[in-house]
Amino acid sequence: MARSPEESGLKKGPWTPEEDQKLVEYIQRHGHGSWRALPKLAGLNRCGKSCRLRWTNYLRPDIKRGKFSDEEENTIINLHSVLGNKWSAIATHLPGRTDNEIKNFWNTHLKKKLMQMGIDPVTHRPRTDLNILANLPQLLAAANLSTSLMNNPWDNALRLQSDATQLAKLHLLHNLLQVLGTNPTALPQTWKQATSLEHHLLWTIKPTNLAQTLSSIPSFVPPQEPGFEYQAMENSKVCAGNNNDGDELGSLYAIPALVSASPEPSTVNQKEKKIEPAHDISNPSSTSTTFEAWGELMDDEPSFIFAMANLIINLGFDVKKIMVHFRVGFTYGY
DNA sequence: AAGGAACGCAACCGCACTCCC
DNA sequence: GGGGAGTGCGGTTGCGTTCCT
Repeated sequence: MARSPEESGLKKGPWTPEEDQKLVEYIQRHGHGSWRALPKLAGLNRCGKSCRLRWTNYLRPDIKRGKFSDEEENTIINLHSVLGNKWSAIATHLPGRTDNEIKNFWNTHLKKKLMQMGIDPVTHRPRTDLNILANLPQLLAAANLSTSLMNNPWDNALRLQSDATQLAKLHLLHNLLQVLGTNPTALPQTWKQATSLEHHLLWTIKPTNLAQTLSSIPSFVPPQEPGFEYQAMENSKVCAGNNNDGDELGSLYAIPALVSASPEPSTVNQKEKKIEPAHDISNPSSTSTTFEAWGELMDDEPSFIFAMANLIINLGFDVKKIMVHFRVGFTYGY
């Protein structure tokens, strides 16, 4: 049976500068070769494994140290949603970062951040635990507030604390709607208010940040609850950079448009956003079959991207920027 | 100022995989 | 094909630092 380093009289724990220097000098001269043989040759009282770890996680010359950038952060989140805890695979997309460093960063920062946004860090989908109901009073208060601010959504957006906060609310609301969706007839008024708030939040997020937030959440799922309905639009155009080019690509990916059940903001391409009465929310069975179109899109990432882009165009946002962000999120792993 | 709690990160542990004999 | 050595990887631990009361 193999003896542990301690039993063999080998040193464990933090490395001293002298040990680091010996290891670096040896590898610079001879390469690491066999890690098992290295410590003896380099004059180190460590096991080979410890030397390998110290080199790959700390002493390697190409290691980038310091704070993770926002771009790196988004990349990690996106890759994690696709790859899971495959830290070494994720690390290959982040030059200079080690799997260990990424893993630590995930566990200490990103996990918490996603949870605070109401996103399950494992599934990257909205959390569905019932604890979110604790947020109901705040959400409803915000819903009431929103109805008094509907006249100028862009102005309203600026009044809100931050887009991150909005997104967190949006996710919470998704969760809430999912929970309530198990019995929507029980709280019809609550449902209306919640639906109204969710839609308001969606309308009032600033375009650039919408792109960033959406791209950071590849599994972002548009509302599919009773109270929303999606309809085919007559003039759907999806063309990066030019909303007026009704080209074939755009037609190919034209998608059902989002139609709100709630009162709409009065601006932002109002003519393109059909406002129709809600389904009878007391009757979940009346849910339109057009929901299924979105369901299918969710299984097809490129279609989903275009679907979201179409929605965004109809809101008057800059689809080019948004598509760039989406690509960051969806290119990896496919 | 002091003590405890929380946090962040380097390092370790043990399992799994690949390669070679 | 089987077994051992070497290596890679993800999970966990331990400890120094920072924050909070």
